[in-house]
Amino acid sequence: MAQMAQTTPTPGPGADTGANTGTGATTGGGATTGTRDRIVVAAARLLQRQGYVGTGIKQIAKDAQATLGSVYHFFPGGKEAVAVAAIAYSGEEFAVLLREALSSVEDPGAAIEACTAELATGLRESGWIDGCPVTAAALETLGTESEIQRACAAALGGWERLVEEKLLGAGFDAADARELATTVISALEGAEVTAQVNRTEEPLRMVGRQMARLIGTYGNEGARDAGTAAAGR
Amino acid sequence: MAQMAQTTPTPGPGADTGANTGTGATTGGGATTGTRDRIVVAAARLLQRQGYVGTGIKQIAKDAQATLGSVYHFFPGGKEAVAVAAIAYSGEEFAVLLREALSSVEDPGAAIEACTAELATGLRESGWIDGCPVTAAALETLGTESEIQRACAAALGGWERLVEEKLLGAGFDAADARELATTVISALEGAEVTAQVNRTEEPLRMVGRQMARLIGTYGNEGARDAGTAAAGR
DNA sequence: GCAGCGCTAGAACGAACGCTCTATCTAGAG
DNA sequence: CTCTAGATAGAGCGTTCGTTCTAGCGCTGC
Repeated sequence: MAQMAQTTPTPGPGADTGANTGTGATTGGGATTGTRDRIVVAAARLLQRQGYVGTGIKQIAKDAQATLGSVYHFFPGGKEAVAVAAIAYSGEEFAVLLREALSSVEDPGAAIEACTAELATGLRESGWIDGCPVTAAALETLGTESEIQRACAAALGGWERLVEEKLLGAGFDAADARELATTVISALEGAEVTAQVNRTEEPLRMVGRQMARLIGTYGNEGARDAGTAAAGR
Repeated sequence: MAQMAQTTPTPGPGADTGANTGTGATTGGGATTGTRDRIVVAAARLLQRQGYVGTGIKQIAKDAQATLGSVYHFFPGGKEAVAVAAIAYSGEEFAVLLREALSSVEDPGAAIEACTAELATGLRESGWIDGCPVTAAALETLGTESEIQRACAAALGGWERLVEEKLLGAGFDAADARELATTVISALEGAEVTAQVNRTEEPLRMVGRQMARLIGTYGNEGARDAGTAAAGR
């Protein structure tokens, strides 16, 4: 999320069938990515902004500079199949961001706080519309037996695992790491929504500070330095 | 819990909806009827489950046992006006639940934890579909200039204020109370989504525990006034 | 040249959407 | 009794939805 450019290095971690001949691209000038990739990226972006129901197949095709025929050629499963691929893509995209933020700072709490700062900046720069790529799609399809929820759960679980591993690496107890990871990811999700609705970075920054403080309270085993700046007052 | 709507999971032929003529508390003599209330309640329930775009006006009318003409009679503003009223209703509905949970326990952290437990139970009993009533609608309409986001922001802000006041009453510093309130509400929102997607109560229970712990870290320096005894939990 | 194939292209379908419209019913005032 | 405004009822408008369908394009192998 937060990344505007569709020139991102196309993570495409799974099920990336090379396949793209790239011969077409009648109008697409310059370095053309494969049609399939363009569809996935466009769908991810639209899903993030308008949700699953609010995004039409034709709009996806148009934004991807593809035609309806191409969409159904690459995704015989229709709209749902496109959405699943898009969510998986978005999930990995944010995982990259999260991984970088977590590895750039040694202290887990400070790393989380840095992550919220980055999210806040990206959110503001997007005009408060590019939120969590999976939340909206997940909420809309809960009542159905859609495959989409599974994709959302996988993305969420992957993010939690990244945080959990970071905590484990810092010497946290296994149970604590798991509970904290779930808490951190949930809080980040909620803070993103709150920030979007109120059009302000504050919720994300507040939650970042509080999560750092929370993580800091566990500094019993590992030789952790004093809690970050949150010990104010 | 203020259960104003039936918990019939399936839109059965029902008709058991209480004949609520004049349910409106503020009957200053207006020509209000039960139909309007039924529309609002049905819309709130559908919005909660399917989001704004995924819910049709005709479905609202059908579930409310009203007709399209009645819906447009009471809400000349159309679908958006119905949604705004429904979100305000849902917001107050959860505010009641939150107020009760907060006032039933003296310690703020324990009260929040009790609230998450109640949310978890309700979510499980609904089959993981009755989540936060404003999140889905909010996310779908962020890109537009809809009035809906304002209603969602108002609901969220009201909930935060309830938590904030509870903390202030427990002797918290004003800045701490505000930041904690935002964090708690955001975390609750995110935890609800995570719980729904994974179909388990664990995220809510974990977040409840961690929020209680986080709130508890603010009590050690003193600053608690006489009214509250030592930290309960 | 010419089949074969991956991919592009868009017309067309039935269903559902939000909304407008007219018509009917009900209840109270004169 | 009539009159009238509020409320109910649903047919139907134009649009858009997801999907299917049939051509046609550019390229490869022969």
